[in-house]
Amino acid sequence: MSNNSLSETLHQLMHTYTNLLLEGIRQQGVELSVTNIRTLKGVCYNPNSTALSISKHMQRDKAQITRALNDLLAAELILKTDNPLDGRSQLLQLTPKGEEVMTKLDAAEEWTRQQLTKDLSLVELALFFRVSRTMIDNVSSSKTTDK
Amino acid sequence: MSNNSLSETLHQLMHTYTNLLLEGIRQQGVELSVTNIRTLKGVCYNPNSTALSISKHMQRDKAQITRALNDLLAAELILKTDNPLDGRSQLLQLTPKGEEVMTKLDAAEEWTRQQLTKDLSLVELALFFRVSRTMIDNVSSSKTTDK
DNA sequence: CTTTATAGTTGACACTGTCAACCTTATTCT
DNA sequence: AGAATAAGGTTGACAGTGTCAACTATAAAG
Repeated sequence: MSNNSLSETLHQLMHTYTNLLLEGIRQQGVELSVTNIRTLKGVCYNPNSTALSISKHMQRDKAQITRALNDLLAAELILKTDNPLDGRSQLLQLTPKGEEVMTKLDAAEEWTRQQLTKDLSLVELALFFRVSRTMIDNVSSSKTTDK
Repeated sequence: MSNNSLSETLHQLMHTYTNLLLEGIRQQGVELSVTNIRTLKGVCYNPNSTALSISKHMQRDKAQITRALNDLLAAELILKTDNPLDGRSQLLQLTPKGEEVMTKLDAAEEWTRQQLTKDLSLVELALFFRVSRTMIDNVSSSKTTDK
């Protein structure tokens, strides 16, 4: 019934994934938007992260990161400390509460992944990742050389 | 540098695809949002389509479709005629201008696909589609049986 | 002929993404 | 050192996306 263009496939996949992930996150009793969650993950997995390093890592607008970090600060999941190496920026780290939430988020993400990939072999999944990465790199590499 | 979770991969892929598609669309001189484009495609490829049939086909909220159709109407890309079989609904079809735009959109989508998949074999792509479809179906099937 | 369901519209709201202006601190150049 | 320029971060504004609930008008079922 539905068509098989790259466009429709990606939209449907994204839609499916996001909604399922949110469902998993709610099941864990966490009330954060997907962007805030991704930002929290960025803080967690990037040692000595700053707003800019997260912005680059996520390839997202600085403004968006600032706002996400404000939400996370308000929820007391992260804290900022002055960067001793640069007075313009602050270093970010998780609070104990933030660590707890991260644990739940990891569980939710894993649950989501299992739902989605339950009929797929490791080989298929690996190829899916490789193809996805190739597509992303096909574009981002030409973008950066344009500069 | 960036992590390889399903979440991040999908977000990046979607982001990359959408921006590239929009670039292609602008190159064709078309000024429509992605949602409006997808809706126009829905009208084009679904014979005797109504707002509801498109809503179901795209798995999108009725409200969103109504608004997209209004934009397309205002741009004179589609027209509505009363449905002789149901006084509550109208049949949708493309105007000649709508057909022209569709041609450009097809070109833009094809251009985008080529950019993204230039280093990939047909076999890899086919598997990518199959895996994507499996993931989508893994969830939508359990959703519909829930009802 | 009343009840109930369906097609479509509208209002409201949250989330996402992007751009430009701006402030503050670093760096570079002379 | 002092001026010019760049970089980190914040804020305001806005377009686009997704979702829900209320509402209308028709249609279908009892």
